[in-house]
Amino acid sequence: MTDAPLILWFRRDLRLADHPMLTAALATGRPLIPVFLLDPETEAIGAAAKWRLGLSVADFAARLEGMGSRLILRRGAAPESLARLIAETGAAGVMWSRAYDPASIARDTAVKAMLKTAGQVAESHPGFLLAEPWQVETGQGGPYRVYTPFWKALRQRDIAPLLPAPKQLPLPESWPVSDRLEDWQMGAAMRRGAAVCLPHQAVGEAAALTRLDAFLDQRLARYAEARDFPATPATSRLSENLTYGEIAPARIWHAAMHRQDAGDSGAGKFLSELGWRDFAWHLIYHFPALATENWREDWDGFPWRGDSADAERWRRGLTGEPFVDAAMREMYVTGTMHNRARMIAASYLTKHLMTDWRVGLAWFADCLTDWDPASNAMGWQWVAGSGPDAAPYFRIFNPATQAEKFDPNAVYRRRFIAELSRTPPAEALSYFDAVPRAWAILPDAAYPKPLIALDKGRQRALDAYAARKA
DNA sequence: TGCGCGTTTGG
DNA sequence: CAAACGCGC
Repeated sequence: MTDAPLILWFRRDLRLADHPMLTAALATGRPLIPVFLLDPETEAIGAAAKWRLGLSVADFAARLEGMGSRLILRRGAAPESLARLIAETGAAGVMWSRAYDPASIARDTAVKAMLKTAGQVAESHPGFLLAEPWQVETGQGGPYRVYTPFWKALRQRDIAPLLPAPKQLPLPESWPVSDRLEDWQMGAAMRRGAAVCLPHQAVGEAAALTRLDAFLDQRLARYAEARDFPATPATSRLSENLTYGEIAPARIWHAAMHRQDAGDSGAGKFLSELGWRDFAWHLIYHFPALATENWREDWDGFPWRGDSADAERWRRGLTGEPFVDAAMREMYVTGTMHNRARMIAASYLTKHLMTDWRVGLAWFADCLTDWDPASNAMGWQWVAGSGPDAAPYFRIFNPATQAEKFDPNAVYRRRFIAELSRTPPAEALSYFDAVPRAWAILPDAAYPKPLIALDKGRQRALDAYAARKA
């Protein structure tokens, strides 16, 4: 008689290498049943992220099948789905990699309690972050609220070593039935043409590792000076792969460290940007309200505007402010947005249009294929001025000045705004294929007039802050 | 990762 | 006297 199998519950860890849970599972010697659940918590993510997750699940399933294993798909709440799988397979229990957002923590806590009550294996493992959020502490023993000291503490830690990808997994005597991924319709909520977005995705572990190597070889040396120019391919684009766990941050860490030791000048800056991702998760783990409430209470009295016709123009990339519109259209066409452009687009919405940062956050959640709830909550509150370690209220980006500085030849603006060129590039034209029909946006329409003069919008936001109710 | 103002600097 | 620098909101 063979050992009872283990269920490997994959979530945001869709890779084989550098995978602590998988390594621990293999060490048990038990047969392994890889599972992916489409549970309500996963169903709740934004349209683009859900579509992109479907691509990742398909890639990972094919990878497992190539090894002679499988990825079993089930839909429904996690506790019930896992209990049913255990009953069907006689499994000894479940292992998974930790998640750190409030909804996942609540779900996983309930699953762990259920399994332990039943005397089952219930093991959670690290791997999504460089350090567990509770492992990085200030001298006084609490969580960090400011990045620089957090970073100093993080970089002194030993980051988890690399782990080999298994060549094969021990197979169960029989497989439980699986849903078909196509039946899940993971792209159903995409209101735009996924076909436009697809060529801009690099899906799966192999693509992620290729992307990392290409970045280190071709871009790292110039990263520090080139990363702020959105027309330049200077960034790693690995946020997309990190979101789904197609690559471990520890692998990126060690690879960049190796380059730093070899004297590569951009490595330090890049490592620090990777550190920001951990910091965001550190913050949201210790302060879950960061995703929904103003971190700094002095912003509670600010007369934020809710959703509006102006906000809708912002979403559509029709504000008449070219840097902002290019940014919003880039997100529509590619599923991502350059970091500099995110700051400009977010600043314009929250300051010049005085719109509540949660309105912008919700749209990014729906449109980004690299959607990360922690980085976005931190980033939006930073721009709005309401966040930890935030920009002071008077630091309001001027999109025209920023464009002169970071897009001096208008290459980025022209790349995504067809109205600005006689012969627009393909990306600019594909925006019109990407947007919903209902928007009725045509390439031959005139480029819109600005929603508000930049100096006027800036002054309005400053006055509103000064006059806010205490 | 602002902006406007006054001061300093270097030709 | 233009451009760089420093300061406070």
